[in-house]
Amino acid sequence: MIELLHVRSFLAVVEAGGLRPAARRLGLSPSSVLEHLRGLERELEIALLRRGAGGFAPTAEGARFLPLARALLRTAEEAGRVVRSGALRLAASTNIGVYLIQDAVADYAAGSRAEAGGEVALWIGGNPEVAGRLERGEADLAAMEWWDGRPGFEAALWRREPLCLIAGPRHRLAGRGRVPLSALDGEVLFGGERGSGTGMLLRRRLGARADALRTIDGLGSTEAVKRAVRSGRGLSLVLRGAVVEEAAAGQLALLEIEGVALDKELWLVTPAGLPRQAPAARFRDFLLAGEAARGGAPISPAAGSAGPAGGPG
Amino acid sequence: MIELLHVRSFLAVVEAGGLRPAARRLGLSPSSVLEHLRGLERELEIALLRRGAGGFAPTAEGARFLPLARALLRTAEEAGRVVRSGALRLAASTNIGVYLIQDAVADYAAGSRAEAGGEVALWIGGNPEVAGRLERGEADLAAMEWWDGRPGFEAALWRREPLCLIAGPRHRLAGRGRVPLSALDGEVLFGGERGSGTGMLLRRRLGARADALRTIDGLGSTEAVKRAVRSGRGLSLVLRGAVVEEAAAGQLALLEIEGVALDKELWLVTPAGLPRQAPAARFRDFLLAGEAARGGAPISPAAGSAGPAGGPG
DNA sequence: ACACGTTACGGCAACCGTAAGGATT
DNA sequence: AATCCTTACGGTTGCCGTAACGTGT
Repeated sequence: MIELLHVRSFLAVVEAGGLRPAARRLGLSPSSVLEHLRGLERELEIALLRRGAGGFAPTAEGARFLPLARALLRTAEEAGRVVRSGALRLAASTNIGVYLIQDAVADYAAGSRAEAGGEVALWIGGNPEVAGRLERGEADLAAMEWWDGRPGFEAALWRREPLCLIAGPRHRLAGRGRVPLSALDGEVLFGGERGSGTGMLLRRRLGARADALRTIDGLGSTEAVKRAVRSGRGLSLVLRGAVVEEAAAGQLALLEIEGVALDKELWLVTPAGLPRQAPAARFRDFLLAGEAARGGAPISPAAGSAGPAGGPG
Repeated sequence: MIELLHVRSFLAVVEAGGLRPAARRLGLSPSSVLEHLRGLERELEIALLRRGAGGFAPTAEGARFLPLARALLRTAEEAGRVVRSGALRLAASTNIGVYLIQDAVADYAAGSRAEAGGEVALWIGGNPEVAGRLERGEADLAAMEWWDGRPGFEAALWRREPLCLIAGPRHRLAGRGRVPLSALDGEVLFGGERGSGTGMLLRRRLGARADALRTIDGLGSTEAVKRAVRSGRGLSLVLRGAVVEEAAAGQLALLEIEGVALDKELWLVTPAGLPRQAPAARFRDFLLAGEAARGGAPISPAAGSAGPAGGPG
């Protein structure tokens, strides 16, 4: 097992360019630092530094280890800070963060104003980036559009958010409200954000019939999709919560497909083994309870590391 | 300084639910594991575990530390593997990775086939994600559209890639070739990928005149922008290398703006302190030399952690 | 003379296991 | 009785500084 003490000495030697200046900087003796270097090289079973005239220089292997060493120390140092700071770090997938979760965050902050730990720091990004934040310990709780069930985490079904088929106000299907699946043949369908999984969902629910649609991906954001649809160039499938305002204003027409229930499962993911009183667990339970009270989706705890199968589509 | 040995014991206790099973799993005695826990809590100056009947449970602080602990051990374990594996891990910002760097990678791999370490693993993503990979030691070399000069890394100017104003083949400006800046007033301009920095560059070069343009952001990918421009709905500013094929095929018209030189600086970034013979340094020098031979941009070494100021626009 | 890397040596704390104590189920 | 956490004790190892040696500038 590598020791962070050794790593720190290695880094100091590389950056200071020598044993003695590194020792000065660390407040240690040169012999101790040398011992650390030896220990690290013995542990990794590889030479990290080349002894040259008047100093050290990293070998090719040492150079490759360098950013990893920095990352280790940075994480270790951050640990001390993170453990103490009480704010809940919430990471949300773009659509959720923009359209769905902000009210809940405000409600929670208002409701727990008296208690400690009511602050919530919201970070919004793509679903893969959210997963990365969670895995690196940069977020305590994640609200996501899909979760791949990687070990060490617990996923709970938050809600099933309906997907709406949207059309421009002058589209030929705009006034129909409810249309048969066959009415979509040959229509252009704009895909959602990369990694949002809408395409995968569509294929799973519509089966072979989905092939009759001309899907266009790569538009990036939901806002870009909405703009494209408003201009009449095609249809799209988006979370209902993302278009309620445009629908009310008559800028977008909402359609249902007969006999096909399309909704997207949204997940709340936390590290496994949380105690009940942990801020992340409390906010998660607050969200789940709020959804249950709203008469929403049936709640399955999805304990363990069980989660929905499949990745982004 | 935290010790990874302690972290490993903490994690084992949480996951195994108790001292003895954790000790069994680690091949240690319970007293040793207990000593590790005490050491960790003393180091962090905070209680991580609550002693309950028949086992341990993490406190709120311990729960927050959990994913960080996993990240630490994962990185440490990965270090051993990464240091040994010889493949060069190259991360490239989307446009560079898709349009500009693939030929160079192929040339390098072909040229150094006889030597060891000629393999290059290319990862493509947004500029912020590329920076993250570099910083976490998940890439040895990054080719980027902007670099914020964070410490511990060296940025070298690779080339100045010209930006082209593109229009659809039936756009009113399509045949003009070279237009005055005033001809663009009131035109719709599609922005590039989020974080690509094109918007920032535009504002810096055009100054107040840029405000006369109606810029639309959020289209996501360059491919989406190209499609929008081809349909005649507006103009855009993209790397010339990204549209050479469409220009040759007559699907897009290339325009120049009189008196305004727009080009984007592309950077090669590595961890600071690389030895000359490190794979990352060798491939970087290969790219720089190739650009110099092509009579390209003047090369400034940009030593130290100096880099272009400013972030994404 | 100066700074560097390296080695030798001794004090001290930490690691580790064995064994036993006390509490809970 | 079984299992748990905890403590006490001793062998061994690693950390650390002081001091000295050899080398290159």
